[in-house]
Amino acid sequence: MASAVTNETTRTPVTRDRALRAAVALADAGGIESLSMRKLARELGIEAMSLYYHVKSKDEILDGMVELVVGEMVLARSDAEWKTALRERAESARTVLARHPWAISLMDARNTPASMRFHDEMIGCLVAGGFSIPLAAHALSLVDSYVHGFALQEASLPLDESGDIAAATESIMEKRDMTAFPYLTRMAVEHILQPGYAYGHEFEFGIRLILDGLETALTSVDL
Amino acid sequence: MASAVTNETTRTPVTRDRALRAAVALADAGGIESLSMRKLARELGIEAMSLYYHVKSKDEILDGMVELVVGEMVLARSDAEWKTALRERAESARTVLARHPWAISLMDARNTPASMRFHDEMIGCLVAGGFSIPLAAHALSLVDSYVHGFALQEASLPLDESGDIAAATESIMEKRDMTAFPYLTRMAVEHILQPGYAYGHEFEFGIRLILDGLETALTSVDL
DNA sequence: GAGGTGACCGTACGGTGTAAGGTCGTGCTC
DNA sequence: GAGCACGACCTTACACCGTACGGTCACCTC
Repeated sequence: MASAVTNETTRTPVTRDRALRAAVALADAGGIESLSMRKLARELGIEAMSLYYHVKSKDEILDGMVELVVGEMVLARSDAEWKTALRERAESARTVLARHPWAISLMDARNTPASMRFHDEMIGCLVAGGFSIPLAAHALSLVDSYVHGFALQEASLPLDESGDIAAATESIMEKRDMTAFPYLTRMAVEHILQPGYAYGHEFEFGIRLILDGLETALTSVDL
Repeated sequence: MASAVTNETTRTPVTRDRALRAAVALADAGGIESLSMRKLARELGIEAMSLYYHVKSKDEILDGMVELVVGEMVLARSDAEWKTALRERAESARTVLARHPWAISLMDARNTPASMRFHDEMIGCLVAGGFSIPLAAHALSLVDSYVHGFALQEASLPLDESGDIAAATESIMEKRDMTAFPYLTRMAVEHILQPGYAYGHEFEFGIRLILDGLETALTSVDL
């Protein structure tokens, strides 16, 4: 479905939902700082001020965008084992946040209904799995911190347009004097620049370590 | 000296460093979005455009601010045990980022000399402790993701001015219909609203779990 | 027709980063 | 002392931002 303008007669009417989706698309394409009311309006074929008919403020748009993004994440299935559920949830969150990097800082700063549901469901699953409330709080804080932090790092990787980390890493290393950083150099050469390397692999390692650690904490002592 | 006109108060001359420190102070006080060239200039007693004598662009200011913030963090002591060094580094980073919450997203997106030093030193310490390069990469990614993610969550806690999490939590719960989120409610009542609760405690749990997990990974198998 | 309403638009204000060029005291050279 | 370079700062201007306030106009119901 092409967007933009069209003929004088027809224009699919703007709705709040359509505006929010367009906003997400704009932010995906150009980063959150490139999302302005005027650009969003242009995308929808209307004028800037007309957006305020559908929405109270830009802030409300940001809230709605977070809501959409959180909605893309799978909820923890409370019928599954806690470890499976937690892993699925974490991986889903990471994938979604990689798609919408601008949402990472936003979603922590705003708790919308969807994100509260997202948390509530997870706690339920943990409690069903034998977690005490304090241990569930620890687990939630730990996993979410890791996932969001990882997404943040992943989002700001030195990628060129092709998504190739190797080329971008090399170009950075050429620009700076690397002799001052021997270990970073080693890590780049021996690890990152190796064929088949992908930063995503680090996530697998981290989330497994965390889940195993939580299992130990669960089975050993009751906190 | 310089009698005549203007103010009797002689203005200490602006330097790049003084400008950067003022910028950090402004961001600390009002968040990064409240930092503008004009406000910064006013703070320094000059006009906006005069800043461009000391600095090439606002972006360069942001870089310099990150540099200052990273400079506040303690480096990993390479003479210490890796676990101690890693813990100290993580705790220091968390403390500093709590002081400068606006820096969290910035520092991931910009790698300045100071942040590269910060990483290089840590890798050196890990390697000295017996880590392979790939395992060191895993460890670094894991710990930094956790620390930054935690800082992000901590920064957007619902605190009122007094820093009291209980009052703020209660006010949120009053505003929404909490019957839809039974587990969140339980967690609030049984955990967060308990006397003596502080979100910082969650960090202790997480970082220990991670460090213990890394130790296991180090001693068990060579990755 | 009258009136209401839903969807949209025009104008304006105070804010933003910064390009381009101007000013003015100080210190150096001759 | 005259001339001048230069460091530090300023003025103006532009394009963009969010949004307060009010206007327009097709359509529906009575």
